[in-house]
Amino acid sequence: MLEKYYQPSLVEGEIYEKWEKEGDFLASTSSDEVFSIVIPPPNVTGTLHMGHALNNSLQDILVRFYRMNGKSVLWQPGTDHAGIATEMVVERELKKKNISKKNLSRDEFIGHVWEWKDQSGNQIINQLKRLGCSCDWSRERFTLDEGLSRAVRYVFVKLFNDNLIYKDKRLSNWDPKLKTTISDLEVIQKEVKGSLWYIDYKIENENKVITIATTRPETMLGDTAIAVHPDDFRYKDLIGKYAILPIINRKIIIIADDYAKMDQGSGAVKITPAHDFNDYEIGIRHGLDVINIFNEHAQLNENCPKEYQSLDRFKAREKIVSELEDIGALNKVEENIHTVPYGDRSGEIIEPWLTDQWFVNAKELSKSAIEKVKTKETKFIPQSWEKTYFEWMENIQPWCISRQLMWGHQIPAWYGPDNKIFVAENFEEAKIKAREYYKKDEILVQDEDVLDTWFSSALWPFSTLGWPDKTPELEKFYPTSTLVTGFDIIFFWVARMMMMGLYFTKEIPFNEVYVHALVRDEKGQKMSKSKGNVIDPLVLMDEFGADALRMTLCSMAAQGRDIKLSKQRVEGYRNYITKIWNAVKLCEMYNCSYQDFNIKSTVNIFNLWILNELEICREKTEKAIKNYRFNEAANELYKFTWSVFCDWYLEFTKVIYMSNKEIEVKETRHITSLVITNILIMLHPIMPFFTEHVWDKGSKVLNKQTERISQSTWPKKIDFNMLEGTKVNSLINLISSIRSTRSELNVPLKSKVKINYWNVSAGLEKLIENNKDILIFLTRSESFEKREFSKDEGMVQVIFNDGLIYLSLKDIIDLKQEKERLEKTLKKIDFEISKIQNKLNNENFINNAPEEIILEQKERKEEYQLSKEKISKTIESLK
RNA sequence: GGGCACGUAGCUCAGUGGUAGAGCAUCACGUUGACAUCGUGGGGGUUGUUGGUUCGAUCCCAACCGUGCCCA
Repeated sequence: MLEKYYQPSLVEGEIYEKWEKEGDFLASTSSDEVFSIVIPPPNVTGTLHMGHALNNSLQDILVRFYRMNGKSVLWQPGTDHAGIATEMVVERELKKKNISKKNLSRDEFIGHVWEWKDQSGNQIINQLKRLGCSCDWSRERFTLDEGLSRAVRYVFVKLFNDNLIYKDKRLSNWDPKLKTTISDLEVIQKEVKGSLWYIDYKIENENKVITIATTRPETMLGDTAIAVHPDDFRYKDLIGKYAILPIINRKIIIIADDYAKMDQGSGAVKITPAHDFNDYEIGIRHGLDVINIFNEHAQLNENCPKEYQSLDRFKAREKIVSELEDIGALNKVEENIHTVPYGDRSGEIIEPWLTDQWFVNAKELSKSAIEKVKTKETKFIPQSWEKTYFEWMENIQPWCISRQLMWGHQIPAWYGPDNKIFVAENFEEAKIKAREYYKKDEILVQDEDVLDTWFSSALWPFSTLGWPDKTPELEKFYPTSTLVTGFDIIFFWVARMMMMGLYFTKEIPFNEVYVHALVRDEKGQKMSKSKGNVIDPLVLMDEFGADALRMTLCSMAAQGRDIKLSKQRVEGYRNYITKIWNAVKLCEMYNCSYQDFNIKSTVNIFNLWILNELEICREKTEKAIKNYRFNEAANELYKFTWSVFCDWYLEFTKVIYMSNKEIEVKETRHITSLVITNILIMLHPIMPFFTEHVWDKGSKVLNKQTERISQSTWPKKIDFNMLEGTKVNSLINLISSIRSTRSELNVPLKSKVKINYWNVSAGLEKLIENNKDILIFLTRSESFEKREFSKDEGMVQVIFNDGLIYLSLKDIIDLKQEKERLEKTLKKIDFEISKIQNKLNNENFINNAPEEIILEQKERKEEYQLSKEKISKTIESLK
């Protein structure tokens, strides 16, 4: 027997352990049809947030669905090492113990990181298990595993040898807090309120000034030119002349470049090639000097006047502005809104800084990555995300891959005494190369930097399968079927996996990319810790169970729209679970079970009907999941179980069980068992824990073919003869109409009412006579007889088209009230009729609309006409 | 500034070239042997605005207004 309520917290852990122990999630190779997914590796420092919960719920639904459909399924799990994030976390931990990273050697620090990872790095994995994710954990990988690291080194060397990786001195985004470069994608542009300073630069040998406008006056120490627009008449004469930098009195040239916008500021703009990306380009165009004025802390360096050296960039700004003011070079200051780059990890203002870094020639790699999406070899779902992908790919910049960190894949490049670079997969090979070059052994020093974490993540779909070795797993599961991800990492990850996958395996890494929504709070705001509007999935799971959360996310995962999550929604699906729970309890009470039954022999119309409804639900659900229409799948199942199976079918069966028709009772027990079993199986991908629990506890009533539902097969099409089953819909209509009339007339539920029918079609009459008990039971009436209308009995007409249905309501109903009710209905009907009539009167409609539409409208009109006549007649009789 | 979404019931959202739906909320009635984490029934909509295509537009197209996101 089942308990009163389903209590997820008491059973989920145990169920998951069982699945793992039994090996239910191990990659199977039994079928030639394959379905494989690699998990977007969560950050090893991370904890489960709503985005993960959605992303992984959807993957789990797909994986469980295809597993139940007999495919060879692999869900490849793992985590990435998250260079910057992890290094920050561990640094913070060490600080608590009064250990400073500065005092540690590289090996010592990395030792601490591994220690930390072993202790708390698996938090997110355990949380994914709580969510029910059916990954093959025996294959769990980490981007710093030996195997994956080997892949990284191999890729680096190969790309270097193919001239697709190079070392270059160029501007990159420098994070002065973390003391490392970061890629363009890790920089967030924010609008801030600042000032626009207008500064007068004297023109050389003339008694004139040129006024430039800048948001960063401190960088003037590194100015090497002033740019004006070539068409700007105000400055035409000055082009080619020199201006004098105030304070340091250095000569800089005035150049013409259409980068200068005539209508912005003063139209003249200072050019600092070492500290601005646009200026850097201009510097190259015009052959300007590049003067670096910052050190790694973004303090002014030795290229600046003594009194400025070692001053922080913002302190320097204040000093410069005040000095300009003193010497009268500050023309004016305006308030100004402009964008400032911030590091997404550190939150620090990023400094474009000139350093030696390693770059990937992404432009070259992007070509086939674009091509494969253009030709739909890899499909985006929804398709509209292609645009985002193309937009970025087509404007792709060199990818800066070196990071000045310790945690990560150290760059496999060694330097000789003369700084000659030897790139090799390991030290031994580098030594061999160096020996060939120097003709003797020289001391080699490895590059201190590590690679961007995304560099290793980009290899994830194949490195996790054992590449560069030709493993059976790679053979079987690559290219993967689907990548499930949020749109925010299309650039970070999808694009880079495409590039690397195509270059190294000559194949697309995945056939489809399903891009799901972002989860927001109930007001539609992005969840963030600083806003304090984070809804913690773990808290929701504690309160309502993992399944309720999964069902909620699934039902809201409509394509192309963000999810606004509220607790109430989750509560609603918890109630849904309770509903099924109670349905199973009812089935237990009626001793439902399934043994040796031939479905084709089913005769009872309600049984035929529910089989048909089940079949419709199965088809729709299946199609929805295959098309990534998760919300439709969830809603079909919800509607079928609650509004069809529970609300109607189970109610019908109560009456069948009350009867003495032994054969039909038996049949009903079988069919009920079959349907509830199929419901559970179809719900299993979405609600794995609950369904598994019921599978175990409700064994008696179910048609179990496997010990665990996780191993069961998805329902097949059922072969039966539906024909008679359609009649049930008329009965439902009839019952609803009667209930509605009762309710509208405020007939108390307890008062047993006599129901009369007259002049109904022969088919309906037979149906009524055959199912009188059911009609009486479900309308809470006393009798259901064939009798003519009688005013004396206080008969009231039910709004129903096929024949006349009356309720005898003598002494219960006020006739005046009844007349008003009917008149109100009549008005509605008249309105509908006139609408349809207008349509039918329209010649253009008759001439152009398809025949079946015209016919449909005519039929509708006739139906309304019929109701109208009947109701009018009754109103007449009430006068 | 460029681009992409979105605007449907009080709220959150589905949906379709021909009768606009769900959940929650709300109102009325109800504890009848599965279920009050519930049941039955009701009310609630000029589908953002204005044009266009069409016999017919909530759906397709254009403009506008509003909201959000991405890129510069």
